[in-house]
Amino acid sequence: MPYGCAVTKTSDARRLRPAGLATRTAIEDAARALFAERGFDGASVRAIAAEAGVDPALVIRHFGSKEALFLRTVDTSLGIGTVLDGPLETVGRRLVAYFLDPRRPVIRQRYVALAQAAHHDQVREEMIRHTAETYVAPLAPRLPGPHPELRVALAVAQLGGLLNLLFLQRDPIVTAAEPEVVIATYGDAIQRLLTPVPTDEDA
Amino acid sequence: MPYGCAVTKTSDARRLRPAGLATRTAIEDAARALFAERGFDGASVRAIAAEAGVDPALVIRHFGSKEALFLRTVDTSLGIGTVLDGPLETVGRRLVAYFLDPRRPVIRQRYVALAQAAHHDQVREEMIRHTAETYVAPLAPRLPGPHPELRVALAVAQLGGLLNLLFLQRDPIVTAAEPEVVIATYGDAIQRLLTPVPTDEDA
DNA sequence: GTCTATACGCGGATAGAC
DNA sequence: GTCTATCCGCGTATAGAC
Repeated sequence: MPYGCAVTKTSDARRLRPAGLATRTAIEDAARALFAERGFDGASVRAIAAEAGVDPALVIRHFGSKEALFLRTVDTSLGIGTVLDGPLETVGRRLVAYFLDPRRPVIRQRYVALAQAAHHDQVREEMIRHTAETYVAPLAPRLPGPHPELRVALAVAQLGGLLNLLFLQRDPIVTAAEPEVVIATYGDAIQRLLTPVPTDEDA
Repeated sequence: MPYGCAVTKTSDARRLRPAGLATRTAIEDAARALFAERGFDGASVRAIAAEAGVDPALVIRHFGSKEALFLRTVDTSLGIGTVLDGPLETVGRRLVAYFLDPRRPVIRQRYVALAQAAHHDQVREEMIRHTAETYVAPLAPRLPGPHPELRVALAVAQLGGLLNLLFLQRDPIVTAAEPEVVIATYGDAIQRLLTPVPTDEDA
């Protein structure tokens, strides 16, 4: 909690009552932590309020709804960063490698929280918007061949399928596999959507 | 999975009070209908009980939990049938075509219900088991190359990614696309996981 | 304006009387 | 076996104290 109001151990900040606008940031910090830790369904409004040291009604009063609080606190982007900037021919493997990197546990947490909240309309629309903005817009103009937007959207869908199996379903076969094999195999399948193999028998 | 108990169509069974063991089947029929219609979260135990014409407490008393009722009534298989039996070289496109077939709206309903219930451990394990039994077991022995089980599991993940984007996220780009294009493009990407080199070595 | 207290209507699940 | 009554937790709303 970097936004402490001149208090020593911020972890025990739930005891004192922060005044003024500091409660907003206290709620936001607690929401960020609990959404990441327990997911959307697992983090109740009451638990967030308790962690922030405020009344549960304040959470709704300040943010309108749990869904709005989620959208305001949790970064819907998964921090893809500069992965798409490199050469187009290897972007498939780089994408998979990015999400499989064990030094990025936040990605796993965010994905689980997002997937759990996806049945709320505003969150769903935000994910669609994010896909269009982060992946389709920068990548589609660089793609050769027909239907570039569709193919980027399908590549994102394919990427989501892997995250789903790994982080939500936790399939033992894929979980136990060596990451390099998954990166090469699955990355090349994604690559096929973006830069189809230059054989001439595609119709 | 739907083991019929020699009962006719009990759609109007909500009016009369079934006695004895008939209540079980009434609850099961109502659960099947409502889970398909509204999904796991949308179909409450109280609504299922009302549809079946019984007390809500009976539902839990007979089946133990909502999750157990779901597992007993909803067919966790998506009815893949004989799609995997054909030639290995085109199974990718056939899989996508099967799930995109507009004459199969039940598939869409079942997938939505399953995905919504996937955060329950027993449902999650059932999905893992189903993947292993329905896809990995029959397909992996037929695959050339290394890591056949992993590659089938990844293909299932990829398929799930498409269903997710289509049925849950309802991405406008993919939804608006022509089905034949999606079948060919995405099917070939799946195919790459199963038979890696498309032109060179034929089985 | 900010916060507290209380409460409504939902959800799944349980105990115990008929 | 069936139902009545109830419990606890959820998201949310509101009246009113500071």
